[in-house]
Amino acid sequence: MKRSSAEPVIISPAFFQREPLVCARELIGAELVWGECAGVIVETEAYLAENDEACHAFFRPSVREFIERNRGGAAYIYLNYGVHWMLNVLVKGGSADGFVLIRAMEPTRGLELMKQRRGVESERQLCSGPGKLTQALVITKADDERDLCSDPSHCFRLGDRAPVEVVADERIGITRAADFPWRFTLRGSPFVSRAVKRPFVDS
DNA sequence: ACACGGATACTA
DNA sequence: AGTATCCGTGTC
Repeated sequence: MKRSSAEPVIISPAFFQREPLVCARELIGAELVWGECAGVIVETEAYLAENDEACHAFFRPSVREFIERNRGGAAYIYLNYGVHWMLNVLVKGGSADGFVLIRAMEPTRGLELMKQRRGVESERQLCSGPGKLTQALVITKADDERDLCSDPSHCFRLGDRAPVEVVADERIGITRAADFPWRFTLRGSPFVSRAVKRPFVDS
């Protein structure tokens, strides 16, 4: 994707009509805007709708139906361990459908608001995990199926900065297909949920 | 190390 | 209805 424009531009549906792994990698360094708050995405994971046992679509008919009725760029949100909301983006229309789980970001705007919601002062603890991120941004089931490509206050944006260095690693916390290196992090970022274990590739 | 806690999809 | 499972966080 081009990053040549002078000002940050909302990521369009075409971005999410490619392979989930490409989308997950290219969202690293992108900005996530949510109301008054925003941050730079530093950690994502890719999940494939087919042949990926860690993806909800593998076992849940309701998620396969979600994929059917939504376009790429729609938010898929679910409750994990009965405690935390998880923010995913639907990727659809390329060679394979799937999701990108947004796992962590470096906060840039609305810091005080996020500190209040999280109940912590440390900036690196505000959004350094998928559950922390949704708590800081107040993302809930009410945002499920939200179109993240049309509303300027709930979207992803790409700036014109130089390409970032991305490290791939194994996905976190899953029991099946756990060895796929489909977790992507911004190299050296202190805002990730966990340190990288086995760096797989760089870009 | 462990408690916390709800949606989803099975079984019957 | 009951049961197994689940992409986490905070505190012990």
